[in-house]
Amino acid sequence: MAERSREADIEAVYGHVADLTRRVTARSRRLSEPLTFVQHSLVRFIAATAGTRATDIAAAFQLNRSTVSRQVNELITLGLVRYLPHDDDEPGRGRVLELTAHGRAQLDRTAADQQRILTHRLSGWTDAQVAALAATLAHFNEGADD
Amino acid sequence: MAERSREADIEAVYGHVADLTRRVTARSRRLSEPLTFVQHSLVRFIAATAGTRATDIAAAFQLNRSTVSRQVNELITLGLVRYLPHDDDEPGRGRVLELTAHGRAQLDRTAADQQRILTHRLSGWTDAQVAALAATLAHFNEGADD
DNA sequence: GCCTACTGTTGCATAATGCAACAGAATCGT
DNA sequence: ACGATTCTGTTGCATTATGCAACAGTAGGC
Repeated sequence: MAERSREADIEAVYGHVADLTRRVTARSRRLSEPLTFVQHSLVRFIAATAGTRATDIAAAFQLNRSTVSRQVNELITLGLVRYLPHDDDEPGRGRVLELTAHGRAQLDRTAADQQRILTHRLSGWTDAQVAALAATLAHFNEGADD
Repeated sequence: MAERSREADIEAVYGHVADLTRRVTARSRRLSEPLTFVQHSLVRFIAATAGTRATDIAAAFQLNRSTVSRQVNELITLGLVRYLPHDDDEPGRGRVLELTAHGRAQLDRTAADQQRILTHRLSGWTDAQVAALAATLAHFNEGADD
């Protein structure tokens, strides 16, 4: 009995995750100001992870290096990120990326927009429910390297 | 204090949702057998919603009618769905879609694959945790028409 | 110093999507 | 009953995001 309930829950989880993915993807197509979903993701990752190289992003996002190469160069063209000058003392290959001041400003603006939208979406939720949502999603995302 | 914790939780929710969306999207590019993510979504919706027309799918998925038109026609070409014969007694415009037996079989197969993958992913979770995940995602998806 | 491996780039390609215009048909108003 | 309106689905043209394969440059290992 409990086992069948678990199966039903897992099936429901899949459906909800698919619906959520589709909705977020659809919304990201409509709302691409000031950063698109992809741009925001990269900029956020670079901001949060010191010493990021393009190949690190590719690994983290499960994207091809060519995809990230193009996306990073677009961010550079937009003035949002830059390659750090190569530090000869630094071991390893690859060039380290960092946000520019402009990139930081755009990230803050997009993040503020997203925060406002989500705050409104969750306005009927209690603090405990929001905390539970955050914790459950964090747990679900843990170690999720397919 | 509690208010600031709520803000931090909301910010975390956004990050987790973005990570989840990206990972599901990346995985859907890798795993497109027997149905792609898009195909699976449409077939699942048609199976679950009697009387579905292409325009209903467009509304539910927040896609352009042209996109759904092409996708539906591809499913028809693959023998997964078909238009019902037009019922003259039926009011309203548009043509109703239904799954073929082949479509039902492919849906069942993809659903079984997804169920197995997700069951494995959640193997370390208790029944209560899985139920909470399903309930929390359902709650989050409710009324989420951006 | 040469070979290997890593990183990033580029040409060519696919998938998914949207806009605008169009065509056909159902619905509505007179 | 007929014309106008509206809805639905299609199609041409386009963009965005992505991957594969091959390549070039360079760091690291032996």
